[in-house]
Amino acid sequence: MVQNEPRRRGRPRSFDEGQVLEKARGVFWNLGYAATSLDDLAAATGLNRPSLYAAFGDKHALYIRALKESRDAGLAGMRQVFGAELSLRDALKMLFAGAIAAYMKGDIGQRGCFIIGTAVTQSVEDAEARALVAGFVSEMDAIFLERFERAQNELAPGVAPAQAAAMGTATLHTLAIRARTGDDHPALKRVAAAAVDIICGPA
Amino acid sequence: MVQNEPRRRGRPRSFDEGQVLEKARGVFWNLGYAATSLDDLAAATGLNRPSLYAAFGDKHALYIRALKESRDAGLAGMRQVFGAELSLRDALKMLFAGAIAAYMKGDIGQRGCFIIGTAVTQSVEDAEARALVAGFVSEMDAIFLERFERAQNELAPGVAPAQAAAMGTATLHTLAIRARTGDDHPALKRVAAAAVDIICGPA
DNA sequence: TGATATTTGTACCGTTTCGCATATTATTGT
DNA sequence: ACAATAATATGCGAAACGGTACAAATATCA
Repeated sequence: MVQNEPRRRGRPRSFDEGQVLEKARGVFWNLGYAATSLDDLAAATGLNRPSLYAAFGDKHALYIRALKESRDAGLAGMRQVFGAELSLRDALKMLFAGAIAAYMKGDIGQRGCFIIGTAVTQSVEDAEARALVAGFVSEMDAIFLERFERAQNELAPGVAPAQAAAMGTATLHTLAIRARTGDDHPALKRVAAAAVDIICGPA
Repeated sequence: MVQNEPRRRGRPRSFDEGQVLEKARGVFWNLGYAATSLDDLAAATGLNRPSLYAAFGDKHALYIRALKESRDAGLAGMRQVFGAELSLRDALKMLFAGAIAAYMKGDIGQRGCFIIGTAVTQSVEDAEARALVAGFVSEMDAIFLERFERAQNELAPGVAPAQAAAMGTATLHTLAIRARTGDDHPALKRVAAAAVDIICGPA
């Protein structure tokens, strides 16, 4: 049910905010924050700079908003996979396969995870980006931990849930890096399979 | 023994190339490639732009050269630790402790790994940076693999060398990310300890 | 001492950057 | 129809950008 807002007063917008945000994110995703100019964003979205400003504030606010959307989508995807009735092994396989699929997409070429691939670089000087990445990572840890605690009997012998959670997050990190730097699909699948086998024990 | 080059013809340089490279790398490390300006580099090194240009070529060449130096140093460090006569568990502990120490250093604040923290972002548009990171990662894989094959009996039961190598590299990646985004020393040590226990079995 | 070679410092070029001021267009309310 | 409101389009301006030309400085070679 879409909220049918009583039409606003002046000239109506000629764009959809969500679509613009997605296109802007695509540019940031390819180039990183610093290398992206407002002209790049205007060209990609079809908006001119004043419209971008009016809708989102400045370049930095737009970037942070795109990051937040990616964070929410990523964490929601994790929670969905771990909420399904699957064996731990199958859940991990599905989670990593989904991550790989997302990391391999891209108009220009494969580009990994938007957050890991661009916001980590920003994190030394940009406190807002740093806090966002840190929160993203610790949420990932928490989601893995909760799932592993729920299925301790499916963990490889001698593997504690907290240890497995650290490796789960580490696997997503290395996949994000490897996808952005050119690893092909089979190579990424091998990494994911190694993680699954180490966490759950040999198949 | 320093090669005592027969004095070159013209006016002698007023700087040491290695020191300049190190200071330039420090700027790139904090800001990333795109956000670093030639003025930043000139200010940090004490050289003016024409001297930088004459000595290293353009900004990109200087960045790539700094990356290569970090890559060589990092891989050499790994080979050194794995060349020492240590148990696998102790070698891994030492390796991760050394990585954490390097990742926590920084004039401004902790900033992770120079290569992972800055060149991954560049990797979509910059083929040279991408190839360098990819080579760095696959060398890490190979070094881990060689060490694990050499000590299969020290691996946790059911863990294959190739799987352990993927997790070793993944651990360095997640440590690099977490250090750059603010994790404190104890948190990083917990991640490293989890990796060691999973690879070698519980202590 | 004078010619040659190399580095350094200043100053500049053309472009791109972000951000905004202003005018125009499109819609609603009366 | 006309005022009020909001979004769009044009284009400006000051600063920063990467990169270089050129002259001054400092060394060696003959």
